[in-house]
Amino acid sequence: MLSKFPCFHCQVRKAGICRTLSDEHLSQLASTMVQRHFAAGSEIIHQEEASRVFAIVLSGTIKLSRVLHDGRQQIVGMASTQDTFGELFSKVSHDSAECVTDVTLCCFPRKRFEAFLNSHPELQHQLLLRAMDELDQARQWMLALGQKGAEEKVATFLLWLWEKQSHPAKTQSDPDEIFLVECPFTRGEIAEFLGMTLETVSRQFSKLRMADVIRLPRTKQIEITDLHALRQLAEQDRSSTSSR
Amino acid sequence: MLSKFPCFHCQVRKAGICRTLSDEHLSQLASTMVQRHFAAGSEIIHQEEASRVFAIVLSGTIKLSRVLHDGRQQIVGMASTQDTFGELFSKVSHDSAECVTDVTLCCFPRKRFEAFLNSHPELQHQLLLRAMDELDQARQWMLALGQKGAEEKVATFLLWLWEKQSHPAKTQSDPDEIFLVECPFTRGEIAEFLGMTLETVSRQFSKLRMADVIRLPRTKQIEITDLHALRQLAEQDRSSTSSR
DNA sequence: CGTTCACTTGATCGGTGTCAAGCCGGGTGG
DNA sequence: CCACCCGGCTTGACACCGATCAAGTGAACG
Repeated sequence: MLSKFPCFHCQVRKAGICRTLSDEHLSQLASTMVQRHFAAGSEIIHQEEASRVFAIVLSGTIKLSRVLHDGRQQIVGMASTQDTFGELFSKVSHDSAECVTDVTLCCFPRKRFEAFLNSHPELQHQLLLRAMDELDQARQWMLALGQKGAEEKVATFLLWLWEKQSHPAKTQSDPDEIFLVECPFTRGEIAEFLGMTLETVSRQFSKLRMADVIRLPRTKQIEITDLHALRQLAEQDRSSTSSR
Repeated sequence: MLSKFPCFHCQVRKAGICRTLSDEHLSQLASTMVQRHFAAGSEIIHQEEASRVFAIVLSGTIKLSRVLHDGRQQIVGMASTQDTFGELFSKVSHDSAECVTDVTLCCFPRKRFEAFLNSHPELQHQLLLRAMDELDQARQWMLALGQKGAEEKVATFLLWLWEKQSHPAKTQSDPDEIFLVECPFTRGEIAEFLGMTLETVSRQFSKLRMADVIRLPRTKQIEITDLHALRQLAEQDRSSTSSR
């Protein structure tokens, strides 16, 4: 019976790349699937290591990063629920992947998944859209890394977190509304994300808190109390005589 | 006769995404194609503008960039011969595109191209590989933008230029070989590329020249006289007591 | 109740940005 | 052919942002 196949009750199926597949095709793909769990802090794969699996994230958050010989590290991507993980058509992984929280993955042998892809162009189309979207995000991030100052970077990061969580349709909202954002990252991780040090990140958080733009009710949680101000801070105008 | 269709003598056809198509399919696609020329310095499309064409670059170099309200600008990508240009499946362009040199494009109406894509999965596969490759490059670039210092960035940029030009099979070569690299970019553009100012770029060029790592025979040309040193400079070790 | 790890805050230093001259080379017109 | 001009480049002086080094604080957990 189809009702027994593992994806049947899966939440991700509503929105992940698998949503385009019929029950029949999906159960066919699922026959090679294995669920795996990883603890927070564990490394799933290391830069340059052979890439043998492709996976869909069922829960948790993964950070993708690249390191220099001396240990300097840059986070270059994130994957959380519904996102995919792993590089197709590549013998080795270009990034290291580490779990920010506990993570559950829905893993497929890479070769098998690639073969399946060849016979399912609509799935390949989904992957193309996703790759283009990730490219867009990466480029937006480059703009921040290359051009923005510390305050702007942190404000941009908070907005990015907020946009990732506040599900769509939040385009126009009450100016004084307060938004609670979950932030599973440490200051150090935010720093690696933004190309700065954890001390500078911390200072910027303090500054935002004192300016009543955000509150920090507890670690891992951030309240945005003045979204409008945050948006301005994320892209300050440095052309004319600056305001301070 | 097929011999009359415009791609017949096209050099790009050997390596561009169109190489996977048969003469027949290609001539079918080519029926909607228009060649267009752009002068150096001209803007092909502006950030947020409706994206109506998809194109293959026949000759020249294009820079893709994103700007902040106050004019700060970050180059986020490049396209030269054989690369594609334009965003598919997106109403607007996320980047601005400006010609670094004179450029010739092979343009297709975007919608038409997308439709053609649906019936040609192998072409879509080429685009997926290309998107993943661009994502990889963007992330490598993020590592440089976020973590590297001025000297490392410039060295990295020169290596990147060199790799893009020195056609493959140059893996192992004479340690004292001298490489001539064409650089169509101004100091200002290199700066926008690397997230720094043109003055700092210039200073680093001077430093490399005085260290006999490069020579600058004329504008737009760079000679790499010590590839090994350049590679070391591109990824210095800052962990232990630094060497200077 | 104590240990530990993440975070905060302070003081100092250095790398880059900024502002400001000068230089060089290519193109134009006398 | 030379003089001039202009844009891109180089070089210098200085200021400032953010990295670094160093305590100190707070909260989660055994």
